[in-house]
Amino acid sequence: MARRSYNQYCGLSRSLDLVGERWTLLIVRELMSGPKRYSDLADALDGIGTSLLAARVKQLEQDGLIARRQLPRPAASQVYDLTPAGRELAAALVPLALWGLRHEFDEPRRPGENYRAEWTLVFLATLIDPSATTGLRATIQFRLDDSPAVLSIDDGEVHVTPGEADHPDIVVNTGLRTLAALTAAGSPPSLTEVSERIRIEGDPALAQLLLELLSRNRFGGLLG
Amino acid sequence: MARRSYNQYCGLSRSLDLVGERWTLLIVRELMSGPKRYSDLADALDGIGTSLLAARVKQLEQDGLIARRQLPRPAASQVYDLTPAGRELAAALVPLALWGLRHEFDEPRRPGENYRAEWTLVFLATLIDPSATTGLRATIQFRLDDSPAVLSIDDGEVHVTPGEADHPDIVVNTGLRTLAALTAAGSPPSLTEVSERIRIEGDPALAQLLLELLSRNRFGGLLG
DNA sequence: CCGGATCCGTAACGATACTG
DNA sequence: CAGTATCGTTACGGATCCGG
Repeated sequence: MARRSYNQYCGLSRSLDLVGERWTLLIVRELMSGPKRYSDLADALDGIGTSLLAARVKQLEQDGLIARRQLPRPAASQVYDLTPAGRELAAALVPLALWGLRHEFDEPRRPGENYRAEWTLVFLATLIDPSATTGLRATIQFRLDDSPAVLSIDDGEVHVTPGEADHPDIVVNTGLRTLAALTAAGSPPSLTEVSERIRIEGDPALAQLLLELLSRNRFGGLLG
Repeated sequence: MARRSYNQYCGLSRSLDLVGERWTLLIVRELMSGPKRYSDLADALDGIGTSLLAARVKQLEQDGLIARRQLPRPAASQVYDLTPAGRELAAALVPLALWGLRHEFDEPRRPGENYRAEWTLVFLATLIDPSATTGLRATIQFRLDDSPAVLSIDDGEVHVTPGEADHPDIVVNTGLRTLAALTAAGSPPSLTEVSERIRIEGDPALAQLLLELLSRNRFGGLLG
């Protein structure tokens, strides 16, 4: 059975031939916060049929965008992870995700709508200029609208993981809309300016640095 | 009939709820090279059903991403055009299009595959730093793998249109892969270096400037 | 000719049940 | 846990037709 294609010699068309089908890009997004098991994916992607998920990961693996890895014992389990090509794709999704974020500013979270902090945090984290974090090592616990995720900064490497950190340096408690607005701010606000909308527990110096990393980001004003 | 939604409070999911269905983003791409009539779209998007195209443009219009405009008389016709929100979306597609471009480098154009120069040129044109073109006014006729499109630079404004220009300042004859590689080059090559792969007729100074605009672009090495 | 609408066969998707 | 099998529903593709 041949794969459906737009049959156009065009970068966008070819991208969509590969990853334009339903759910595919959300699987990629899911793997941006670290390797995941099949059931992790099924759990996060509410509404996807298990059969369709299996077909998607198989296709993504064949296309070299994700890889299936066996976890070291005694985990006795396997995980899916992004390949370098998959990470490049993930980076290319950032502007599209931010565009969606800007356009949903006006309307709050809908009742019954699924939500995980890492879904947004993985994209906001890519805005941090890695070269601005050399020598820095910090574990930042976020709680966005009550959903927990961790931003880890380790000397130029920035990662996001779901859930709770063991010993976070600071804890940031805020809402998604506030956080997103921060990345578009341009100049970093002071802690007191945002104290009403962002509650931060822990080292104030690190907190202020975080505000600067997010607001004076790599893209400057390049994105809408 | 309710619209299908991923039901996730996430920028990427919301984007895909809006424009993730088949053909939708290609309609947006098509309008990046100027307003188009319904039949222009149907002609460019080979394989789309006329019924589906009508449904897509209607939905895009309802979502405020495109607008239907009546052409001044005696055209007696209507065109679709991007709204400001639609243009922001188009800008957000650039990295995805470039990602596809990079990953199709290895394989040439497939036999029977549709191709239009403006499909690629609209994305490459966004790489040009507008502030680097202040005071510049130039009409550049491209012929990429024999398909014609025009790049117009007018004092900070950069536009791409399909087809032939009336009085181009220079004519650039090259292939898509060469042109794409140029944007990833970093430092601009000299005219003699690329003379084998890019044939340029007209003012050499303008030609050299064009090479510089495309290679030292806005994103630097930010994109893979 | 342009700008669609209608109809119908096929492919993709969603939900549930089932299995190694 | 990591999928496969089945089946009803929705979306898409191609053709034809229709009003301005």
